[in-house]
Amino acid sequence: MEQKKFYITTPIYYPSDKLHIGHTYCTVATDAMARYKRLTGCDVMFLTGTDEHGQKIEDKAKEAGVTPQEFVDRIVDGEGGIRDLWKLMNISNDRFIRTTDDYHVAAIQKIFKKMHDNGDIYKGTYKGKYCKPCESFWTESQLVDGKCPDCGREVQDAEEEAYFFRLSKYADRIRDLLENTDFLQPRSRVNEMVKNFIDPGLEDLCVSRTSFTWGVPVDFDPGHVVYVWVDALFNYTTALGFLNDKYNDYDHYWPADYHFVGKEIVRFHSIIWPAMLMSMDMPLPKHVFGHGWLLLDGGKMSKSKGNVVDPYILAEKFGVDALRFFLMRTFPFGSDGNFSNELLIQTINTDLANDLGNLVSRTTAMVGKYFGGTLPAGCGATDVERDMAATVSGGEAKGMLVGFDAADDPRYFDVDLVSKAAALRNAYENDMETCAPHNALAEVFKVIQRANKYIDETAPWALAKDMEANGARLAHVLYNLLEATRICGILLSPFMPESMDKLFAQIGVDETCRTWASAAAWGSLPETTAVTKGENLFPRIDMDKALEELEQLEAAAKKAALPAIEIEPQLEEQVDFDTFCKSDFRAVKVKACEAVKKSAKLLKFTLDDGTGVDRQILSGIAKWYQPEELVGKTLVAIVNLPPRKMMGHESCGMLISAVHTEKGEECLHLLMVDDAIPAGAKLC
RNA sequence: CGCGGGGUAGAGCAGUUGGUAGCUCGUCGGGCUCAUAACCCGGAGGUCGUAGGUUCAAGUCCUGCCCCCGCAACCA
Repeated sequence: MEQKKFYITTPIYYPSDKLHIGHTYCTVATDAMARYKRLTGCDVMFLTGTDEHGQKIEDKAKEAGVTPQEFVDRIVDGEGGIRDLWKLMNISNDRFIRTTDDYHVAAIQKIFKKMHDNGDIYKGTYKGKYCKPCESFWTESQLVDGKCPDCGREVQDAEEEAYFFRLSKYADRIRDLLENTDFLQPRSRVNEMVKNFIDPGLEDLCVSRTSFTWGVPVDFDPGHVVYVWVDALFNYTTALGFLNDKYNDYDHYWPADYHFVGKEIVRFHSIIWPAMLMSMDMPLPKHVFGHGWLLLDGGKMSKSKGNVVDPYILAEKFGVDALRFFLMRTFPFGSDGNFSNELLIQTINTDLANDLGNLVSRTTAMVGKYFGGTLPAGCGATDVERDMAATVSGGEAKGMLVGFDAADDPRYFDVDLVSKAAALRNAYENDMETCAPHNALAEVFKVIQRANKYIDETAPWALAKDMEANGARLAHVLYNLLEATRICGILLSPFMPESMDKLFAQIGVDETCRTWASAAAWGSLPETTAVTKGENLFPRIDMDKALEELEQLEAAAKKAALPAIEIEPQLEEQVDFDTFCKSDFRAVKVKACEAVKKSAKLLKFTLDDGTGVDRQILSGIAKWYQPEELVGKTLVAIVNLPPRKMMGHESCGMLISAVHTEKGEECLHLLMVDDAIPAGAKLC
């Protein structure tokens, strides 16, 4: 029988900044799915990578004073970079693509040419708004109050020559794909796409730019670089070897089974991507799944809000597997979820420590205590149990629990546990196949809870009081617990690979009974396997203490991330000499200085400006200076600004200060000059 | 009428194809002592935003209204 293949991808991430918990969420989900598919015996290809071109990277690199390539190299391959993060999170990707890889760049040029040759890419004019100082193009909708979103200045109409892709041509086919197939999941995303983008009419898409250079050059038209769409989306195929020699399993793995993407890029993956594939006459991916966002305090995580969550800190503090588990267990995969440290710790304590960890702990302890770590032969699954488990896991009706009555036959408990454990794999499989890992995990934990309850029901410690009479029964009870734990362990391994290895070692599960098949075969575990009580798999976490420590760590990380000293970038716009000369700067001496009542910021200065008449200036520098320390100082002020009222006082001019930012904190120094300079001396 | 998502116990959330409203935390009481002060059982607490409608039956379908939150060309 031919092995079923499964190709799954994450988005390629944009390395303009460090990745956060949201990226980790997506990648962990993809990893869990990939590991699950491998477990079931599929031939899996799991791809992730980085999308490294574009204006923003170019700008960031310039700001950092390095080349764009150096910039992305550092974020992708550098210490604490993206590859490191995935290594830390135990991501099992088979390949990692960077859009700056030679083979990808060459393939993109071929793809662009091909679409151009078949008439789907044509040359046109890109109309937009242009901000001259920023040298940036903006669309109407990007503008903030009609002005440049970067610098806030006026923009002008402008045109740029560009290539366009005939997206409009494929509108009908895309609509059909979205509405009449299960291509886009979850279903709720279909409406969003159709109503927002297809119904109003698809416009052709700008696919090249001339306003920046950091991209794949259009080889037949110098000056143009391929814009993100073609460059980034085709990574899913070039990484398999499409139009390049680096790899050659395009024919084997394409089309992809799943693209996992965040909901904000669903549009590109469900409309633009299939349209481009149609243009190239290539098969379409089978599914795009748009997962939800992790919200913080009910709002979006964003760098500007400063509320991003650092996966490094969490993984280090609580363990990689605990973090992976939490992400997949807590939030319904298709919708948004509220992230919080409290919830993380609570989930770890409840599910991992109290339920799973404790189950393993008490079971292994009893096998050790009562049987020296090895159960006697003959304690394993009975024929009845095997049959029943086989029936249940075969998907047949569950309720056929043979005639045991809880009241007079303890075997009732066995039957209940066995049937639930045996039925688990099917339920889990259904959930995983419908991309509902949160439900799959909930199913597993129902069985774990059932097992804990089974211990109470069977009371092994009571049985142990008379080993001669109850030894066999006790052994069977403990075997059942090991077996239930083993099955849960197998199904949890895609989510917590390392911890499950440890768990298997403790309950004596070797490679042969860690398989997918054995997860549905009750009684797979050898009866006399060696059980050892090891270290706690998942220690309980002290909530208050951990929260406090986290807060400190996060604060420290935040501070460390800030640049030591930051200065305002210099203006590129020039000022003509005459305009400059109109500014009248003078040396002034402080005769008196006092804080303005009811104002946190303002100081009121009485100044000698050499005219013989006192000048009053208000300045918002109370945060940095005590009024008395400034009396007698010689400062610099511009004196021909129009007077302005502040907090009821008139301010005639402005004192000049030097400002910069240190570790994110604003710093200010008044310009103080030599006291030998007389009041009123002009600065020029 | 721009589009979409949401309003379910004190808090945070689940609720597939309509059929006795669940989970975690908290709270109250009980049990057990194998175990990571963990585990098990039980109680209290919800007219499932609101007003109508379809139905033998609606949190679940339809309509109106009221709140909250995202999105509107590339932050998962």
